[in-house]
Amino acid sequence: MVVDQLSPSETDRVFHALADATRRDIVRKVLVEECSVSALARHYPMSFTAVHKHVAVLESAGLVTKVRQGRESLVRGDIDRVRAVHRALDALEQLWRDRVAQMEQVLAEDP
Amino acid sequence: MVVDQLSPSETDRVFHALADATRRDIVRKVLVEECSVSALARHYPMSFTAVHKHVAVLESAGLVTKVRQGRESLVRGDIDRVRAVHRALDALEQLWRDRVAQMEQVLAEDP
DNA sequence: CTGATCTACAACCATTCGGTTATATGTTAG
DNA sequence: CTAACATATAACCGAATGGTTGTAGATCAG
Repeated sequence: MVVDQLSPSETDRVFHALADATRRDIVRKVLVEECSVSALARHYPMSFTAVHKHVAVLESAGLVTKVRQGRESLVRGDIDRVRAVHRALDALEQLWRDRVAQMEQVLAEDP
Repeated sequence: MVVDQLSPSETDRVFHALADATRRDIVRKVLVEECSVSALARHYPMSFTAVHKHVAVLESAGLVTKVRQGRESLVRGDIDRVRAVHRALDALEQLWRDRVAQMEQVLAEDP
């Protein structure tokens, strides 16, 4: 288990990367099966260059990695980054639970 | 339990809203304790207007709600939206688990 | 070898973003 | 009533975003 903590700027990048439907779809695809950039590009109504840029955004967020294989470069999803975002949200939910617990305690103390 | 499914454009907005450290901090604060916009603004090195805009972004993403109380409007975090994002990430992780399960099955079939 | 394919990057463009200042309106305190 | 405070909104600005076209280098197929 990789327990990677995201820095604030990494968190910025990863949420920004996920704030686009095309990029979310790319992540879904490459989590299921690694895929070349041009193979990805065929699925979207935009140029190869646009998809190439989307992959670059995902890569700089750490959500995908690219490995060159011959003339194509294969993109694969990084599940550890997805889990890191997951944990960042867990932290938010924990704040809420702490608050609820505290409110309950105050209510219990003073009837 | 509110099992709210996010539309693609809602998902865009909620991830975009979380892609900024100030906005994430505001969400943390108002999940713990509701807070007026100007009280929030005192915590950040920027104008009231800037913080007001950040709150508007969070509100349009559904991550916070505002309720007017006298001359101030109180901002509170909406934990259900946080949970909805959480579930969106669960869906990504599930793709990964399905893939791993399928790979294991293929390996088991052919020794 | 040659042509097709894939990646990469530069330059450009319209729009959005994240901040500012200024102004108007509503609400409370004294 | 008046002054102080809180919110809201408009106008502006520089930087980043998301797309385009064009060009060039690498690799593979025939």
